Amino acid sequence: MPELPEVEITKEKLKKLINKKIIASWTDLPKAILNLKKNSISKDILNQKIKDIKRKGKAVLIYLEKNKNETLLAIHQRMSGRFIIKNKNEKTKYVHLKILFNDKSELWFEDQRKFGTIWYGSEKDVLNQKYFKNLGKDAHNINFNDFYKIISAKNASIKSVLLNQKNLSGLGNAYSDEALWLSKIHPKQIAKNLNKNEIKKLWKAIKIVLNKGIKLQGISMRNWLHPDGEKGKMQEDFNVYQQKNCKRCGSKIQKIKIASRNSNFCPNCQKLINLSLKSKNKNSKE
DNA sequence: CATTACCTGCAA
DNA sequence: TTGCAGGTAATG
Repeated sequence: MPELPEVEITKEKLKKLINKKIIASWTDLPKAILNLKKNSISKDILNQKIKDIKRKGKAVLIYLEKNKNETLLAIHQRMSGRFIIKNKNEKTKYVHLKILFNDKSELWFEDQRKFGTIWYGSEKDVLNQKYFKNLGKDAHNINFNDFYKIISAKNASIKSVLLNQKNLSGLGNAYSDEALWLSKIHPKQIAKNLNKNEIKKLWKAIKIVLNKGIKLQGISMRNWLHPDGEKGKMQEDFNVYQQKNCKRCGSKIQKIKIASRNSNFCPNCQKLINLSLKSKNKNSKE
């Protein structure tokens, strides 16, 4: 479920694990782990220390080190994954990976639907995996020129362009809907038909929405919580995603399927622009 | 490009 | 009982 802000929060909270040494590990889903090393993972990560935690796209990167030999454990939470730093109050349902540390703390990976992906190997081998290799620029950091080049070249609905991680990485269904609402762009608008001004509004809206998500500590819907069990508040502040009425004009929010995902938009604020009219206007202005 | 499959629980 | 869920890879 998590999108960029949720993964960003997760990464920050997992940083408290840095310098801990792994003394044991357990999994009941060995097939879910793509091991790029010859040794078994449990043997290989034994006695390694957590050196650093990073984020790439929607994946968390856990850098490990032993005797200057560095490896990378990368985990993508997909739809139902969640990290848990062991805590007596946490329910223990659906835990599929446990890592035990020298100070008796534990990191667990929970995943009800088992869509999560785990990669392990050298940094180079992991980052050469298709997901990482194909990942577009980070939605939180991309500059306007790069964003403009990508969007204006795509002959597809803007919503599907935003969801495709190869174009830019980090946006998912909820934040895409929020960004399109903020920039008043219809999700079915063909990306290459947007003018520069509209693309600029969208670019700014993406930054605003992602920053808001991070500030509110992410979306905690269903079972998703921070690794320490805390909740995000972004779900209380949606303007269009899963809303009944538009927070701007009060119109009834419409739901349509795009790229087999539900798109929420305001039919009054986010109008599909007629292309012939649009090109006429564009010409008359220039 | 848009659908479908992956997997499971939960709400309608 | 059906359809839906914040994601991605594989398939027409």
